[in-house]
Amino acid sequence: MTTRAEQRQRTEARILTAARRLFGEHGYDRTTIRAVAAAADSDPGLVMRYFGSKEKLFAQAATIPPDGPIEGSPAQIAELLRAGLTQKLAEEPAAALAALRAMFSHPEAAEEVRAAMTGQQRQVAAQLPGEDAVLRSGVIGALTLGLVIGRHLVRLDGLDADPEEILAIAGPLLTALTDTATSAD
Amino acid sequence: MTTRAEQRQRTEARILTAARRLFGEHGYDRTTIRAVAAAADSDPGLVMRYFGSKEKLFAQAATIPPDGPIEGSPAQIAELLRAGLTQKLAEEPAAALAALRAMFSHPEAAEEVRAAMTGQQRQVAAQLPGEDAVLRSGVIGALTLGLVIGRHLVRLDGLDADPEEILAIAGPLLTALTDTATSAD
DNA sequence: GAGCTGAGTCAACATGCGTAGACTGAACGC
DNA sequence: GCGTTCAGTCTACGCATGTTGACTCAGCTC
Repeated sequence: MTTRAEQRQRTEARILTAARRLFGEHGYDRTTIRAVAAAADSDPGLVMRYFGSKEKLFAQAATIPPDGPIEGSPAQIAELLRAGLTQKLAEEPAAALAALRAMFSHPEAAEEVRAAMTGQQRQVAAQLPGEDAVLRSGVIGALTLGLVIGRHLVRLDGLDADPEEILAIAGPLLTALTDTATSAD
Repeated sequence: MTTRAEQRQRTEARILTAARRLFGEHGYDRTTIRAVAAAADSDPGLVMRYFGSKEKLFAQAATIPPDGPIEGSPAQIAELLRAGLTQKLAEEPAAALAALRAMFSHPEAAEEVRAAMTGQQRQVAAQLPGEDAVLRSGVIGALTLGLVIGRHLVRLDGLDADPEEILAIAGPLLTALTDTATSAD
């Protein structure tokens, strides 16, 4: 016996999970409401009734959970960045992957990702010394983006290694980027 | 007075240029044959007659010109990588951007990019010393990918700087990645 | 100059999509 | 128990898309 509320919650969750997976695998345009409904053992009409529109379904499925605050000395910041990167490499954050894959063809998704990234970058840039802090935080963002995309989306050669192995190579780069050891300031 | 061959070549080129731009701006699915034809001051039917299908048009528009061979000592390799990166940051390689943007929703485009990237990575990995050469070349690829995407496609904070400024930060990272100074080998 | 070829235009097609609305039956409140 | 609500299903609409084929007319071959 299942109450109506339970049932509702269950199928809504099933739809959301299916949506995240399909958006993450095929992007926004190639993911159809019909396909999501089928994958969730449900019905297109129901998806519409629960989420309003494909756009709103995507917005709910691809909302990127914010990382914790990043603050402290450059060394501490580097450590936090390494921890965040390890996590992003180890798991497959379905919502983030959906947003990432969609961002290149779907402006709304691009905004979601840009907001999530620049939020972090600004925090980092504000606490790094040196005139080129913004540029440095940009390169940090690019490196992170490249690694996550390269591992989860493009599956670049060599990036299928254990996260710790990748961090053994990429970690020192983050340290180098947070340390002020380059040009005059 | 224009000969038929000239005319043909001219509109074909116009279509290809428009296609590259639109594919690069909006991705594969959101670029319509009709839009390409309109941008090229031409006609959808003509586009079909000249290129056969949207798929073939894309294949011609998004073929990535190969970089030169990469070989030499680690230091020389780093130098070649820096030169390649500078170029990729300075210009906006329309064909490559089209392939890059499309690759996240279009498997054929993904193959094109992966082929172009792993080709280079293999060259690099084969000439770097150390057991983790493949992983290192993967991180090099990720960094390059992240910077190009971050600058041209996502427009990350800070990456709108002059290419030389970016290379002042990212160049040393490439050197670090080609030098064997990490774990035992 | 006659006949042919191919560049360019236009209208139509089949398909797949997001979405809307009617319908059914079981859980719910009283 | 009875009327209401709401999860779930099915059908259909309107639209945009890739693609096709017929048509026109200027350049080409002989």
